[in-house]
Amino acid sequence: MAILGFLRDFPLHGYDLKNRVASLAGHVRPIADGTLYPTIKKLEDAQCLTRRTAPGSVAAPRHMLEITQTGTDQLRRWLRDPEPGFITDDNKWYVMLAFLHHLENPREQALMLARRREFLDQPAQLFFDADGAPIPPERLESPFRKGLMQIHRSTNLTEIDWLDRQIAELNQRAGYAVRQREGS
Amino acid sequence: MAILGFLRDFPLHGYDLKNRVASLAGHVRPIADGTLYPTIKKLEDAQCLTRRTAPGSVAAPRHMLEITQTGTDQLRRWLRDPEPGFITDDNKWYVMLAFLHHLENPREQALMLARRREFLDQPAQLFFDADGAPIPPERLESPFRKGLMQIHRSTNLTEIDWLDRQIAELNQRAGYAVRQREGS
DNA sequence: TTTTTAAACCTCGGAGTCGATATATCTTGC
DNA sequence: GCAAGATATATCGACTCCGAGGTTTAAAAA
Repeated sequence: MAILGFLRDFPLHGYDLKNRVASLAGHVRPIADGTLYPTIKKLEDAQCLTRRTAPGSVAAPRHMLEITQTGTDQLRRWLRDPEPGFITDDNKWYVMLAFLHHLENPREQALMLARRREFLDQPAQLFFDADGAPIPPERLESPFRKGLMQIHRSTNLTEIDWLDRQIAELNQRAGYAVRQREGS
Repeated sequence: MAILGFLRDFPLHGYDLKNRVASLAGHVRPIADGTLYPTIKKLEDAQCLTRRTAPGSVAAPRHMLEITQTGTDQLRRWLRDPEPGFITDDNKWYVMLAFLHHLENPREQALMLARRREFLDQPAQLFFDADGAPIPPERLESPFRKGLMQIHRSTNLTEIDWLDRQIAELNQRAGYAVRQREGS
């Protein structure tokens, strides 16, 4: 998803892609060569991208990768109907956010933000005692667990705040677009 | 690591462990049976835990798992010298935080928090233009990318604030412990 | 009485990822 | 003139993890 998402902006070669994906995913989590190049080949076989050999600007020749219409469709499908992990896993959700603008309908964009918002709304119960009863932060003995829950709560509120503002704006824009089409 | 960490608190059976790990890791990311049970067996083979069959309280018999001294040592080793991902990947870092209190030396605890703090200090450059130059948030066209960077920045500051306070407290406690031992 | 449901455990195959290794190209320093 | 290092691409085996399926046990529902 990140590969196709970046290629939507402009053509890139593998080495460049590697660095961009690394900077984005999980914030500087490197992606291995053994992962990247087979994936590129898979996307090429699926006709999601085309390859054009160009002289390397500094060294060995590059394979400039360009996204196709099939690839764009695939990307949109992934964005429109993501696996559950893309909503609940922070790292994956960040990837969603990074490319959500490629979903051009503001209503579809708002829908995704709403799904994330709904997920964040559930109260976090991270730790349980021997009987299975959830332990509230103030009854935790470990200061690290206490901090973990505090940070979790605080960062959730920050994101919820942004999500609400963004959803409102998107819905307004969607409503405006509808009114435009209806000529009212 | 999460398995041994939870078993440090009190003995548990696999099914219970599954739910606890799921609640913690990535906040309600379920862990598959096909991952859990082979891992338990691996830890048992490595003598990190022992198994004692007990009648199931509700249904089928349970295998109560208890951590051994070897397991405790292993857990401490993982906490003391974690793979890089445990500092840079939010999900994994949360697992670190959840069990860091099992590292009993406050100086070692502070050291880990300091490593995380150092990582968070690096300015996040998530997106780059065609020339490879980083794009600051205000020049991003996508509101989602802009929001991503804002949220990232804000949540980082929240965590840094907590880290600093916690590190100071731990160092004070460590210093106090030293003074106690030196009898001054 | 039988069926269903839930608790609890386990295995296997496939998919995905990584680390090591290899190769080609160009620039820079010695 | 040559070695070193960065750029750039690729493959292979090992490892991890998941999902699908299957088993046993007991309680609850039919």
